[in-house]
Amino acid sequence: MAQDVSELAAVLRAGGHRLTAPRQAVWSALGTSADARADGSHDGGHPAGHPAEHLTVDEIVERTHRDDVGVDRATVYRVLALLEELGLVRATQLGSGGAIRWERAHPDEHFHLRCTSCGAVDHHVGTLVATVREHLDGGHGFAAESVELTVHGRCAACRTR
Amino acid sequence: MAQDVSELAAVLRAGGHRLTAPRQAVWSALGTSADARADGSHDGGHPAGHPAEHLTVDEIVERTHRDDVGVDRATVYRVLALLEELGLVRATQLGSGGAIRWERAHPDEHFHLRCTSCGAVDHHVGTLVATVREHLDGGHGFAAESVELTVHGRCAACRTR
DNA sequence: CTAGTTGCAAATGTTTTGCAGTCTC
DNA sequence: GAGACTGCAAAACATTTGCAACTAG
Repeated sequence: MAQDVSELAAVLRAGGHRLTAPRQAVWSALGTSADARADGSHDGGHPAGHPAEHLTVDEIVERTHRDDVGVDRATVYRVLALLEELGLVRATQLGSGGAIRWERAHPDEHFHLRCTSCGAVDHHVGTLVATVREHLDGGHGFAAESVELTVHGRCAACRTR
Repeated sequence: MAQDVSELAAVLRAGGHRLTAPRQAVWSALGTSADARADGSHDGGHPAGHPAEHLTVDEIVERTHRDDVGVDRATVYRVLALLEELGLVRATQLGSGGAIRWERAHPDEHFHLRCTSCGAVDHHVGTLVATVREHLDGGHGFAAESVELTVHGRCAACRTR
């Protein structure tokens, strides 16, 4: 995880920003998100109720309070806005209600599979995003920076029920 | 537009719900969304500041007040929740702040191109969504119902500036 | 030291809920 | 006529902002 912090530090300084404790704490809270699966897998995913890697601001605040003195909610919002601008985190609205959820923006882009039945959200890293980019490069005058792809449907576990 | 209402009526009754004036009004407010472009086009899009087809709840309320007596905000929320459940509308969070935006769920799926510079959102109907579906049919145990794809980047107009 | 950051608290804005009256079927 | 819907008003949440104190560089 030491490498994580240095990545954060580097990007921050490159943009003329400071590396502070709250920023590290928020970054760290989002840090456990390494359970993305390769594109070919098809196991059922976590037993629906586990870690879950899309945190609300509230959850981030809570996590920072476990390890340290804690970071204020307002600061978390400010930090997230900054990190999003720097491309380090990404906001997703999974489902139409409630709060926005945040995750680290992996350099290797991924997409989400959201089960409309049990609500579980699975990460997948794959060629799809690359395909989308290629597709856009031809014809359109649009320069794609990031691609956000969410597929709604029923997961393997729910289908057999 | 008469056909529109009958589609609404049919789906509502099929689900055991009633066809009411407020529901028609909300549906109608979202109805102008027919400016999706074919996948091969690459014009600059509307001059950034026009109709815009992703309405917030506030905008929907306002529109209903223009034609009729108007629908209450709370009712709009309830109607949208119902229509989403029935698959008639779709919620999108374009950009990480502010209110959720709504649009009719076209049977022929489309995706969004959002310019990070001027904020304009373009609709595109194309093969991308179909491609995604095909991709998922192999291997994964996931049954895709709907695909939500948003591409962030710079539009043609902003690139030349 | 100094400007960028933070925490606290208050202001905004958005979405949800309780209930009595209304209207569809 | 009965139960599903609506409007109104009041919560309940989520997010943003002002400002004085703090701190990384």
